[in-house]
Amino acid sequence: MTRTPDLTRQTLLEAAFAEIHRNGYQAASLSRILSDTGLTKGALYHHFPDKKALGLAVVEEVIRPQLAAMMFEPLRSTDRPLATMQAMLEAKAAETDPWVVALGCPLNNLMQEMSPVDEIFRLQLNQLFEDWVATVAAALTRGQQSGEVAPDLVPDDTAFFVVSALEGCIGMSKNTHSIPAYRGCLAQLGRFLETLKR
Amino acid sequence: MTRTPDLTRQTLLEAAFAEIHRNGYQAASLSRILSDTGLTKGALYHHFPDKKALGLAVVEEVIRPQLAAMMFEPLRSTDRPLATMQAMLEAKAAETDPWVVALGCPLNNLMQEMSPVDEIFRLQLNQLFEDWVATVAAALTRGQQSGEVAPDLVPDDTAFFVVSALEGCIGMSKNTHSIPAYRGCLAQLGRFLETLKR
DNA sequence: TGACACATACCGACCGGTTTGTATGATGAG
DNA sequence: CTCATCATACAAACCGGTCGGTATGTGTCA
Repeated sequence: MTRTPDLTRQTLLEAAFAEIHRNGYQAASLSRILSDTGLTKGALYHHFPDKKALGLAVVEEVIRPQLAAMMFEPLRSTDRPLATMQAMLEAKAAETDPWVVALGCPLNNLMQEMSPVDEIFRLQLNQLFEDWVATVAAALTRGQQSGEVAPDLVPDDTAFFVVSALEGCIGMSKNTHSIPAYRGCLAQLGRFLETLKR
Repeated sequence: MTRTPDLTRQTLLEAAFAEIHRNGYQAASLSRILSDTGLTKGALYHHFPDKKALGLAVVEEVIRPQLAAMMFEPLRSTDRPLATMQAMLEAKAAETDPWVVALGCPLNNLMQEMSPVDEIFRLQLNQLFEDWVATVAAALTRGQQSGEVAPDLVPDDTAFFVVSALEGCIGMSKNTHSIPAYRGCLAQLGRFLETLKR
C-alpha cells in the first residue's frame, strides 16, 4: 500500500462531494463516504478535523472551482455578456444526463439546506454566491459600456435576479425530472435576457 | 388533562411543520417536536404510522393550504393575471420579518431536499408544484383572452418560469439574509412580468 | 339511571441501529 | 529512528420505532 496523502485527501473530497450532492450535508454519512473510498476513519480524521471542515472544504475545493470554470470564466473578460450568457444557457440546455438534472446545483442545494442551520456554512456559501453575482454584474457593466446592454438597468439587481432565476429553473426542474421543462424554463430566462438589450 | 385528539394531531402537525421548516425533513427530530409540544412518542405514533407519514401530512395539510390561500386563490378567478401577480409581488416585498426571509419557502425547501432522496415525497411535492404552475398558466390564458397578456407567449412555459424565478428569488434571499436584495429581486421579476403585456 | 365493556388516546421506558468523534496501534517513507 | 499516514476498536449520543401499561371517554344493557 503506497502512501499518497494528497491523493487520499482528494479522494475523500470527491467522495464527500458526491455523497453531499445526493443526500445533502446533514444526511451525508461519513461511513458511506469511507466505504465508497475504501478508506477508514483514521484517514478521514487525519486530513479533516471534523465533518464540518470536510463539508466546507468540499465547498471551497470542489464546488468553487467547478462553478468558476463553468460560470465565472466565460464572463470574466467578455464585453458582450448577453450573448455569452445565452450561449451558456444553450450549453446547459444541451444537457442530456437526467442525473445532472435530478441532482440540481450543488451550491444551491447546500444554500437551501444549510443557511438556516449553520451560520458559518451560510457565510461561506454566500461568499461564493456573491462572487458569482458580482461576476455577472461586472460583465453587465462592461456590456453597458460596449453598447450591448441597456444603460438604464441596475447591474447588481439584474445580476442577482439572473442568477436567482437560473437557480430557480434548475431547482424546479430537479423536482419535475423533466428535461423538456428544464429547457423551456431556460428558454424563458433567455427571453428575459433579450429584454436587457441596447 | 382533557382528551382532544383533533387538537393534539393539529399541534403535532404545526410543530412538525416548524421543525421541518427550520431543519429540513431528514434532520427534523421527532424528539424536538415532542419536547416542543409537550407530547410523547405514544401520542405521535398514535396519530401517524411513522415519520414519513407525518412529513407527507405536513405537506398536504399545512403547506398546501398555506400556498393555496396565498398564491392560488388570488389567481383563481382573475382575468388580469399580470396585475394580480404584481400585487402579489408587492405584498411579498412588504414582508419585514427577517425570519420569514431566512427560512425560505417550505415547498421549495422540501423539494430541494427530498426529490433526489425519496420518490414518494418527490411525487407529492411535484403535484403541489404542478398545481401551482397550472393555476398560473390558466390565469395567463384568461389574460390572453381578456387582452392583458401577449397572445404569442406559451402559458405553460411562462408559468413554469415565473414560479421558478420566484422560488429562486426567495431561495437566494434566504441565503443573503438581505431584505433589500429580496425586494430588488422581486422587482426584477416584476420587470419580466411587464414584458408579458399585450 | 347506573354499571360494565370496550375503544380511543396517550405515556414513557426501552430497543437495535447509526451517527460523529476519539484513542490507540500498525506501517511505511525519508 | 522518526514522524506522517493510515487502520482498528471503541465511546457516547441520538435516531426512529416498538411495546406494555394507563387513563379517559363512549356505547350498551340492565
